[in-house]
Amino acid sequence: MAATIKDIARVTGLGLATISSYLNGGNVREKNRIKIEAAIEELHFEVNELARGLRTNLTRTIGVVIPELTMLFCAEIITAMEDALRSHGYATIVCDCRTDRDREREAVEFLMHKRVDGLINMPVDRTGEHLKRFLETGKPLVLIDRKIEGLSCGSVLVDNQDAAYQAVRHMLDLGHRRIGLIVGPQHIHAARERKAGYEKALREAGLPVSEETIFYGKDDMNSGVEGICRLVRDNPDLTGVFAANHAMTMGAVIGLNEMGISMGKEISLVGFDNRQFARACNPRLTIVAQPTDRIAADAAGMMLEALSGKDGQPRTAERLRAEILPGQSVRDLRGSL
Amino acid sequence: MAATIKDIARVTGLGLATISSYLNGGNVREKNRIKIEAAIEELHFEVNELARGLRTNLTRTIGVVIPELTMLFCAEIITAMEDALRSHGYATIVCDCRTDRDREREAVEFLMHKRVDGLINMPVDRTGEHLKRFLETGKPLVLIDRKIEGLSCGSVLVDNQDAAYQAVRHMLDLGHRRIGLIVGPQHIHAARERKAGYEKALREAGLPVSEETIFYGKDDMNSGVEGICRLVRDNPDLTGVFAANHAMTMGAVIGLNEMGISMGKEISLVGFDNRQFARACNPRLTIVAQPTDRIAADAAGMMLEALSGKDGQPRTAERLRAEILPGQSVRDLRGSL
DNA sequence: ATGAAAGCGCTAACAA
DNA sequence: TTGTTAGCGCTTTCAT
Repeated sequence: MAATIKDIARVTGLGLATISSYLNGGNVREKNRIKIEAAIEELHFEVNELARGLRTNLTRTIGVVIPELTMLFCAEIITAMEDALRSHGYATIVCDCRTDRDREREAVEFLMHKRVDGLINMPVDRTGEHLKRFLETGKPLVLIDRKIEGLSCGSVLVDNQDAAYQAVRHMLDLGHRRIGLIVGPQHIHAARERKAGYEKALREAGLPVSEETIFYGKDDMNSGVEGICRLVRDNPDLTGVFAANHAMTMGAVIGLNEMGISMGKEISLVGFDNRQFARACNPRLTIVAQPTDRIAADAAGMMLEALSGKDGQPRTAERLRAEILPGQSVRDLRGSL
Repeated sequence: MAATIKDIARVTGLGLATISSYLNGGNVREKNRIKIEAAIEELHFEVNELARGLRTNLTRTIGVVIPELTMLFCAEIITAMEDALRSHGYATIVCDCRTDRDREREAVEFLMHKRVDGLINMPVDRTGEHLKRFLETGKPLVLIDRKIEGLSCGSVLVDNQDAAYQAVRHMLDLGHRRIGLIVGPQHIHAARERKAGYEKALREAGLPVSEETIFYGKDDMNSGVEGICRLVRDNPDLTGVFAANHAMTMGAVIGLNEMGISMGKEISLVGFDNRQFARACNPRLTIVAQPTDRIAADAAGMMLEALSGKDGQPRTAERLRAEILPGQSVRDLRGSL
């Protein structure tokens, strides 16, 4: 059905190698170039990437494994990344592993089976066990958002400690002295860093860090609800809370609503990620937002570079800064001193 | 590097065809089956789908083109769909076209170039022009959420008229008589249907339908903000509004917040989609929610069936029902008669 | 710069 | 049931 280079060769009277050479940017005599281009036009020829891939052992396909596509943070990154990769001819196969280690391992295996040329992963399994076999192939790997110690590959991270520091610092600057933290499981690198940022800000302000004002959640919405309820109940003197990821931020907002506590008046809140959600809150939520577009652009760039140059595995470790977006969810306590 | 069926043939002393037959579920003598399985185990053999695809002209890959991955509605569908397809060995290449017709056309062409075995599309271009060339390949096409007249393919839709009807009916039942509508552009089928449902509910209640209480937006958040502001300003007697898609729902909530109008007291609101957002609103937002899991399961099922059976193009047109999830954003006006 | 020919790993006729 | 053989469409030596 579809035309092949054989057809082009037949029509132009040239050899297969010449056509192939033309297709791959080789040197072809002007005369022949024109003939070939005419034939391609006429026959609607398109290279069969499958056949090419069989020879070159390349699929022009990148695998992406993420925890939850329904997390806006992931969706934003995927969108921008897919766009960048596609504009370079690469297809993106996205696998959502539902924050499940077994599913994540399966996804990586599936993608290896599909012979992707490279892998981008926002890892759930902190051991990196699921990536060992992939790394043996020597194909490029880029980690997003979470780093894994001892894995030699590229990575694009956000400075989580600084993000949390900014959030807490914002409340401190507005006069808050008793500030709670809702944070994810401490075996997750990012969650540990965010806690460290919280502690750093408090210590810098000469305030004590107490485990009573810290709630360790599961990075999901229900943890946020539970967290805010517990923190408020157990700490009557609490004036502000920092929720250190988006799902738990939503949970915290819901929890305040359901307890009938007025956000920004009785309890101040700084959330994490998702500008739209922040704007839809009443009053508008103050958040620290991660630079998803930069993350995506850097990860895609790192991958494309590794793919084009033969420098093999990327080693760069980018570290990007989050920014704080003030709303009205933090009360100014400085007047009430 | 990787083992091939030749290696298996060599190790087992069998012919290529026998191995291939085994691999494709053919009949192989018990003895040989065991030998083959041992060899596969020993050599860590995995079929090269690329090579297989070159022969069979099949890639075991499905292309999906959607308007915005960052719309939770899309993300939820993709997640469930990818899961279903992957469990049947199919990879999913998702292309986000940013609600842009040109990008959508490019995406379809890209996927054809990648020789996907089937295409699932939530179309932006209402003419279906971008799908013409794909349909000529005879490969299965399934449309999601929006139908295109005169295109013979499978489709999974939500009963949009009924969804809107339920929403408006809910407010009518609670005593509202002057109800506004924020709806998408009328060249979009779904938006037309939702408007029809709104009108049907009003007429059934013996109420007039006036263009003054209808705002035609662009299906984005800003339209929602603008819509609610305009409706409230132009209709002093308005007591309730139905926002007929999620982005505009968020916009409407934001608009009310920014105007300082209390939702559920001064103005009642029924929104569209996104259970999490609804729960995070203050007070909790009443919404009609689309059955994303069913949509995904049905679309994937339709695709897999078309792919397995040789019945070619699917023709079924599924129509699913949305459900109303009551919150506290609709005031009960029946007492104040 | 170009052509002939081999072969990537697999499937599918056809024979045996 | 199994083996032999011929490609799928392309790239890539190796000659020319």
